[in-house]
Amino acid sequence: MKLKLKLIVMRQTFKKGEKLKSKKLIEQLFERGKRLKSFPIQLVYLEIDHKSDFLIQAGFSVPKKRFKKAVDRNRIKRLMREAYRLHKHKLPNITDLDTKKHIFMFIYMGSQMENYTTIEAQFLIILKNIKQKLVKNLES
RNA sequence: AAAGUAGACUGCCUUAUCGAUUUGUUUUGAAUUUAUUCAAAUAAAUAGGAAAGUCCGGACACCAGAGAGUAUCAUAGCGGAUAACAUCCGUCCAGUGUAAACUGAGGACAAGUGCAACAGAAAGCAAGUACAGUUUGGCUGUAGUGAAACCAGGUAAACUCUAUGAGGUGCAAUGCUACGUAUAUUAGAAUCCCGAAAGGGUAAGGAUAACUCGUCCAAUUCUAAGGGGUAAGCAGCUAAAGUUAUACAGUAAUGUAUAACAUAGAUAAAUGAUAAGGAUUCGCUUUGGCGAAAACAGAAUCCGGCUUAUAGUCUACUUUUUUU
RNA sequence: GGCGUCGUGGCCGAGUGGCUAGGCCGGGCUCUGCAAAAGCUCUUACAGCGGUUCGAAUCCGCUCGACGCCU
Repeated sequence: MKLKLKLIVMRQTFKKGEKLKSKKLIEQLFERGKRLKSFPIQLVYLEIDHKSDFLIQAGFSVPKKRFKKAVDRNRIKRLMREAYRLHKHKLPNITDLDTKKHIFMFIYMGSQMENYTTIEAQFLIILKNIKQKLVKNLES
């Protein structure tokens, strides 16, 4: 079971089950979740037990106040999802986390469209930071 | 060539790698509830002309308390098209423009009511200035104010009248499954008045968006407070007034017949990312190239329109100027 | 996705088709030795574009913006 899960994580996929969908979980995330910033992206994360087979469920959000047009919101969400998909293997895996489950929500804070390379760069910083924090928590 | 008017069409393409959703296939793997779920492999499909605004019109679904009249709202030359329309086509009239063309809620003020700032004698129940003509009174004409003036005046995107149409709510409709002690529970209001009673009187309570009638309800209805669970799955959900071509009917919108085509179904939201090449446009240029850019914009039950945003190409026509 | 309400100076807020009230804020003046208070005065508006009308904040369309409801 553990081996299989690891294999899935190592592949660069992002399927339905890995997506954060439950309204209840999202509500809890925003109530109790901790925040981590690297402009223009903010990560809200929370350690919680959920029903999915994946260790981490992730969602992506763009505020309607900053981007009025649906086209722009869709594009940013797609870019963020792509960055997550390609680089999530840098996140802590099963051996590090000891099967503690987390939920993530990435929020785009900027008010301007950015291209893929800048978004990817900020994503890498965030992923590095979150990994350090999670590992630290586990040790302490 | 410049300026303009009308109409039609297109809305970047190819390859590679890594993905997403849906559907199908597999002596594939795992789990068990033993025919389902999850995973893997593989094949196919995957955003628009406006998907937008939600402004009109329908389809479809539910409400059998949804019936009748009034009120309300919408439309408004005439004729046609259509499932239907405030849309479209033809045509008359009026207005704008040199013209091609465009715009028009374009019935009725000889039913009634209202309104008209300023100016003006006077904008409705009366009053009457100046000059001229003529036949004294009077009558007729002109002047001045104003958008409109002794006139059967003007105004209906003023009330209104006439004709026609409209029951209400919208896929978060609605049905099924799962969970749940669940028309739960508590509080308030209504179910009339007179009389001891028999009975008599009034036409009352609540619901039906407003009013009247009608209908329905009788321990029921309404209002407020308030506990728990899920915020889940399936159906509705995409083949339909469908698109294209040809022929015929018609001035046309459109209709009929035949043939071909299979063409999105997500649910914190699939339709994407990267690289290379090509085509297009723009700028620079030593005419070899180099650099930059993809306009407006993202399906959410589905159709027919309208409106708004917007890159480019082509065709026809009008006016002006120049050349032959 | 669907349904509905609203838009008047910097802020609040009246307004029958006929010059857009009033208050607060701000500037200036008077008063005062200087201020406050009081008084006088000035500046800045009908969300935008069309239509009806002699004339629209008002009537009718379209567009833009803000807000609310549904399960």
